[in-house]
Amino acid sequence: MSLRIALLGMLAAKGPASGYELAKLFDRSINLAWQAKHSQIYPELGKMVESGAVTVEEAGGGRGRKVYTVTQAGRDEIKQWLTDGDLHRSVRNEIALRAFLVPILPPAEAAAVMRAEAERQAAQVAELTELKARDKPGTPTEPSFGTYALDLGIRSAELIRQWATETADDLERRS
Amino acid sequence: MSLRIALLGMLAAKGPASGYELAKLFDRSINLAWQAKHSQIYPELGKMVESGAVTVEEAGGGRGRKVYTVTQAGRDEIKQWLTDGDLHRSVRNEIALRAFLVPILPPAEAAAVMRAEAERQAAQVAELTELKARDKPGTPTEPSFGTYALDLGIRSAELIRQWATETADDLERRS
DNA sequence: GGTTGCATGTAAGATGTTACATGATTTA
DNA sequence: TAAATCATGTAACATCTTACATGCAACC
Repeated sequence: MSLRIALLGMLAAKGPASGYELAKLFDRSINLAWQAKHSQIYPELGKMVESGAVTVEEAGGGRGRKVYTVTQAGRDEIKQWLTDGDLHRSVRNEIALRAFLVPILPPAEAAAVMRAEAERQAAQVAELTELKARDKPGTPTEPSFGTYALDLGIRSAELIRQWATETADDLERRS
Repeated sequence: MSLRIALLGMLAAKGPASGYELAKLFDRSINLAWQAKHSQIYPELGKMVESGAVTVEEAGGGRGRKVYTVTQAGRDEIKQWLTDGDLHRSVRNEIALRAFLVPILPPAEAAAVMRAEAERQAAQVAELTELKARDKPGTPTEPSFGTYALDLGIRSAELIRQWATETADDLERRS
């Protein structure tokens, strides 16, 4: 379901696009929220055409590209999903899993794991902050697709960095 | 891989347990990090026995329960995974996806979606905070399995609540 | 005797990943 | 002309969810 919504959403926000372009969008902007490979995207677009959420048009370029456009039915689906209070909320987070299991290690080793995590998060914060600066160079107009999500991404990375540092401190105090 | 590690980790931290007990542990403590149904757990435990990461013992109770114990090989696997810098880091987060797509809606509607999200997160913060208070009633001893993860969970929920509120404010200013 | 909780499993289907396969167009 | 990029697809496999299926023990 979510993949379908993600694709529909990108088409609604960015306008008509090919499967190839959508695959690249996943790699770039939306990757903080969702991911998909082209091998999953192409069949999904097929299903969406069948159900009437998008339309296709053949176009030139490459080996014969196909451009997809959202229909009104597709837009309704997005809106429905956005307003539905009851998401899955199933979480599968390897960092949190590590957080869970790390006290199994002797404190000194556990602390080292947390320090390494803090560094990776610091790098992530730097990367996303740069991306944000590059993306909107002083345009106080309307929020572009992805701006709010990017903010959330930066804050989350910063929070994890902070947490990992404090956890490492705590573990070292105990060792 | 992660399911295997999660199971191994729970067995290492909590001691020998049955598949049924592990399934309940997923529902309770570890659910912020990972989830699994019994239908996935039982076969996985079978594979782990085959590969020598755990051992089984038949025991009484219910219809014939089986108790699993981590071996040294299993412990080594956990340690390996914890120290490995290169996790998948693939994220699939429906809240972040919403964050991405919400600017598609007219500002007033988008703001309402964000307010609702903020409320859900506030409830989550309350719930987890209570859980934390209940879990360690003034014991300044060693950090129990899950304490660090619980902290991370509380902070994350609080961050999302804050972000959703600010995003709603911003959207309302624009509408 | 019925419900709830303990306890284990299988099967079908959806979702996601990795690998294989093909071919046109642009650029060095 | 070789490599990179654009472009689409299939197949095999791993992972996860939902539904089906069974049976014992305790309590009411």
